[in-house]
Amino acid sequence: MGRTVGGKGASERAQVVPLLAEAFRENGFEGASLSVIGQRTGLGKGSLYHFFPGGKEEMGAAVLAQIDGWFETEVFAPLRGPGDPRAAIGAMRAAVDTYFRSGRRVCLVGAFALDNVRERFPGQVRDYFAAWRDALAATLERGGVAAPEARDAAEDALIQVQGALVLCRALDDPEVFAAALARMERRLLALL
Amino acid sequence: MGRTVGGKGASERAQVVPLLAEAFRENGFEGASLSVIGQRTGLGKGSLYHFFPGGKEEMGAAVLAQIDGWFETEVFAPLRGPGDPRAAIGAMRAAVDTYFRSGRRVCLVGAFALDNVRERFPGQVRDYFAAWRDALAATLERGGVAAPEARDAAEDALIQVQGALVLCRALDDPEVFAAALARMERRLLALL
DNA sequence: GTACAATTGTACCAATCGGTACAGACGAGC
DNA sequence: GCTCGTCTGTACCGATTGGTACAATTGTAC
Repeated sequence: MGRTVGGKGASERAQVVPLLAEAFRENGFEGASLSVIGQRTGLGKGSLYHFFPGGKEEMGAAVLAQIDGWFETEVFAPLRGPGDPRAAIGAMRAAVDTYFRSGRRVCLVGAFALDNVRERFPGQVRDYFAAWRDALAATLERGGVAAPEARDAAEDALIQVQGALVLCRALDDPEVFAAALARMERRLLALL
Repeated sequence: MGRTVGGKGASERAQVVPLLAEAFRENGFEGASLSVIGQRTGLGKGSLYHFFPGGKEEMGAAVLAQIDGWFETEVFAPLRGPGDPRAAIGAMRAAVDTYFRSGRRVCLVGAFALDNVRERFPGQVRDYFAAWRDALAATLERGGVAAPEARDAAEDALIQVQGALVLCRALDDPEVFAAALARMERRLLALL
């Protein structure tokens, strides 16, 4: 066991998860059948069920966990961390823009929230947004904003991101996402 | 033909569409199988395919058309119409709050936009949001706002609604939707 | 090179998918 | 009361679904 380097064994669980995420993003949870997952990941059912004995359910949970992990280290932690609030907000905006590929990529957690898939991963969906909101609120408080206002503004920022992703896709206009991110940053900075 | 009143014939196409909408809302397009549609509408496959020979595709299109029709008469037209802009915006906020049941109901068009189902109804999804945005922008222009700013503010308002629906469901907190609607109205009125 | 565990392809399963066919029940108009 | 078009339940279709079982392959440690 341990790290199997090179050869076919190169496909470790951790390397498969991002491919799974993309499959879910592009087809939804229900729409991502095992056959499309197989194509997208290049793995057969044998390997898939070897890495994820729990089937699609476990795949979905693993994807959500990976997304949450990425945001935790790349977005949430810097927000909480002891840096300049204004810089932290700028960094968040940049990270979000990169992650969502300027609106061309969908937020899987948001999509799960709208779908009834939410009921399968209630905790993970809720925690993702709650953690983001609280981290951003902490940044604002660090910048001198009162707690209730900070919380409200943080919620507003998340709404801006999620709504922009919806509208951006619906109108098929990347400009919408860029404008929304700019608006979000401007409003947050205006509080500091 | 014509209106068949009473009896089993009471189930006209128009009466079925809202039930279909609810089935799609609660399960997504792919998740709403013919069996759950049958349960939700109380109609068997025979009736379903009698009213919608095109199958699920036609059902989806009919639902989107009905939603668009409702918003056209209840929201878009009043926004365009010759009334007081401030009153029109207040009416829009009230209509939206009612329609989405204070956030407990999902926007099907938004859900379709995130899902890949969007590719099946590209025009209808796009037109719904474009019509809303343009109608709201017209209201603002009527109130003296310059065209580019009006368009931006209108987009911001739609983003607020869609984002709030996502976050409201994810956090399972109706308060989020109410706060977002209030914020939206306040920002729009501040421009007039 | 042999042994052993990690990995993988394939065959198979019952259940369900969306869709079709069609016979019969039903109502309204005469 | 007969007829005709509307409406509906049921049986059935091939395809695909998520999932299981298992034998074969693979890479590696010894």
